[in-house]
Amino acid sequence: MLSPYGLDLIESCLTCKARTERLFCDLSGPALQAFEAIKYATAYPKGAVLFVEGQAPRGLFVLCKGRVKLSICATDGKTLIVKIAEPGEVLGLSATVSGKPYELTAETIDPCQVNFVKRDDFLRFLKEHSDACFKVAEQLSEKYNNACHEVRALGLSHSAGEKLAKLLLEWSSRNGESAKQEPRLKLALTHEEIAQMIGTSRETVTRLFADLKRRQVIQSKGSTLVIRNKSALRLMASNN
Amino acid sequence: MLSPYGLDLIESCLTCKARTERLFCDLSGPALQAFEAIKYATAYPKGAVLFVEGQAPRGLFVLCKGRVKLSICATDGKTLIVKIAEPGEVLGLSATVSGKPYELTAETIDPCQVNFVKRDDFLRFLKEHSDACFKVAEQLSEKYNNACHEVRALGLSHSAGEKLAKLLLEWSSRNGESAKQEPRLKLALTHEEIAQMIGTSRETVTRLFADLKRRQVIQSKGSTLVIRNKSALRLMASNN
DNA sequence: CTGGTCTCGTGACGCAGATCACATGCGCTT
DNA sequence: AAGCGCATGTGATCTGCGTCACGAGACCAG
Repeated sequence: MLSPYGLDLIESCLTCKARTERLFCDLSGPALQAFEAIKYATAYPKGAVLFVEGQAPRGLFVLCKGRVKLSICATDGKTLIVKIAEPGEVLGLSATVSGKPYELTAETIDPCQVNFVKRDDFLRFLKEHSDACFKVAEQLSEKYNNACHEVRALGLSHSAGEKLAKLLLEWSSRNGESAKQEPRLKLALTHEEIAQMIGTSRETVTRLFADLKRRQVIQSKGSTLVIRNKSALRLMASNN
Repeated sequence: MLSPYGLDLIESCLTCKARTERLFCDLSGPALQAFEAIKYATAYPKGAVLFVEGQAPRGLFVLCKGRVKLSICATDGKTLIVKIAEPGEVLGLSATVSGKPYELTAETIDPCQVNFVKRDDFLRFLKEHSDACFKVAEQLSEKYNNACHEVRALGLSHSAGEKLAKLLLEWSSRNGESAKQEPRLKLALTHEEIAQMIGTSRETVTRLFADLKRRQVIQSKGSTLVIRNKSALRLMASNN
């Protein structure tokens, strides 16, 4: 088949190998069939906008491949990146359920494969499949949980350094291996974007990184970042 | 009947007059019956703690009367008030659904009547009543929405003045009448608490209020606050 | 009336970090 | 090679506001 944007498309949810490990996608047989019937498999290039903050909800987007940047922005153009969504996540779910405008803006940062479901179709689907409805509730709880963490990080931090340390720890716990002593992670974001994630300025991020390198807490080769001293980071994150 | 803490208790959900106007409580007949059977009507004095951030979820709390302060707190004791919950709200819902620890701490600030439902009972209830399950999803969307607003207010504001203006506008739009020119609102919170709501210090709040009064934007008599110049507030809130 | 606790009001000081303004380096294309 | 665009370093300056310190008014108990 065709591979737009260099993607190796997952053709059907029914045969998707990753399905069972993805919270939302792991539906019961009948629900899965019904979902398959109402979803539209789509592909986007890097930099595409799935939806914009404030738009009326057209429906939801299940991310199958690639990463999506979720952000909110102020009238003056200042942007806060809330999260980088990974495959398996459902985007625009809350707006689709409540009917209120999308709270965030979603923009692809890789070529992405996405399953789109129209709002009407999805609501009907929920009425008919109560097990899916429960999955939605779980998924929303998850999102709410994330938002609470975001609030805590933003609202209760004393310094930019603290927020950066928290971010690095979160990244390392997500894709850093638990056993390995020195987690290394691919840094696919620019200083500017990191700044937008922790609500500070680009220069501050640059200075903080320089400081961390000088103090041997981290080390970077190209776009790979190695955390040499995790406990130092933890100290920075917990305290002031 | 007895009236602990001076409360005029609502005896049963089946006869509750306020039920239909409360999003979550407005259940279908069978669901309502089932809910009635698993809930425990309880009452708390002012200052009681319903649950604490980090606790494993025992269940959820439907607030029938009184107000509850929802907050998160840092290890150093600094706290951020996320919201003052009003009657009709469901507290601890997300934790109860997901099984993860409570994200917030809930403390009554009035004498309160509360319906408590044990987690196991509630999950069973959800499996059997898919309409209630959908209501839960709606409720969670609502909460997520609120959290997003909180994130925006905290993360995208340039100054403490901006955040205070946003807070006052939100309050006036909530219980200020739409038609009346000069919304007045009961200020039941101390400067300290307001500071904790916008993530700043008490002194700053005091100074900001002094400033607003000097500039005739607001006016206060006792605990009543009158907004004289809403557009000035909006300017402060939108800009920098 | 007196002493304790709580909230509010205000001055003084210091610092984290936003902002501005460049310099540098790295990878493109043409 | 040369030139352009983007990400990164780094210094200088300026300011919002956190923190400390203290005084005053309100309320309650004894």
